[in-house]
Amino acid sequence: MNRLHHPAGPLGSLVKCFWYWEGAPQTHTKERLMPNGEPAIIFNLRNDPIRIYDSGDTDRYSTFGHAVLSGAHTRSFVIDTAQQDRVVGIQFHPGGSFPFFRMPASEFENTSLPLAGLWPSTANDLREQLLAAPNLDVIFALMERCLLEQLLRPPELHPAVHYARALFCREPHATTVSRVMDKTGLSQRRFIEIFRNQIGITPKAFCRVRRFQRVLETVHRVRQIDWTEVALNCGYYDQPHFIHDFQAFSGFTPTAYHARATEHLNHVPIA
DNA sequence: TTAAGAGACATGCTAATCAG
DNA sequence: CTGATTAGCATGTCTCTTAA
Repeated sequence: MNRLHHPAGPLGSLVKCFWYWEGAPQTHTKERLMPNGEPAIIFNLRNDPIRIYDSGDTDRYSTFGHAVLSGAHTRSFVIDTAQQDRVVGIQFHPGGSFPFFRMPASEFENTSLPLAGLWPSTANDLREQLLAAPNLDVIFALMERCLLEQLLRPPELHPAVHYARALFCREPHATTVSRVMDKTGLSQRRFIEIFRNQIGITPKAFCRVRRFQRVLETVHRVRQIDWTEVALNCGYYDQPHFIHDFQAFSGFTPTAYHARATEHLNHVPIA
């Protein structure tokens, strides 16, 4: 069973969705997650702690308790799916986790941290309540209320960051950092600092991740793919550059990714 | 024969650093 | 917080190898 919930009100601009997953254990035991520059919070409602594997060496892993904050990523990472058959999560918009934590979002770049360390008095309580919840509506309501209570800052991004994010998401291939920067009226120095502070990764890195995501969307559910055409349409200079970027982000060559891809374009089963 | 994938290298840009 | 500086990274261009 799989369900999404989209929040209204002030959370709407920060949270992309709340999601719930429950199902039989997967036949594969690991999944490689593609980077998309969006932070997330995940609760495992089973007893096993959450495991995240070293991106390069998938025999090494760290455990994170039952709830984890995953920061904005520019690299893929590997999770354990064997024990994750009942999981709820909060998928943020880029920069959406910023108002809920004391630290700048850049502290979470390419990392995951146990939520208990960040919300000491809240994380475990919330999980207990989620476990006791009678149905999904209550689960989503609990998470929504908890988030509202955890707001440490105004629930919006700096106007320059908001503007830049929108442009980078809409046309990652057709814009440059400096062009966007000029429009904001901030100095180069200041713009990069604020952007990284709130979104969690540098503007250029964000732009490249969004371009990569556009490729995944383009080839999603397409059988016969002309990779050169995809590369050019998505704004890559040529096929070699496209392949290089694709591997750096995903850990797969384009064809290897496509061979393994499922309906969840950011989750690729391995092993 | 064709397309995927890898790599070398020059040039310009970005991001981090440092001084004030 | 800002401006100047600069190392390192991304891009543009070309060439080469491998697999189908």
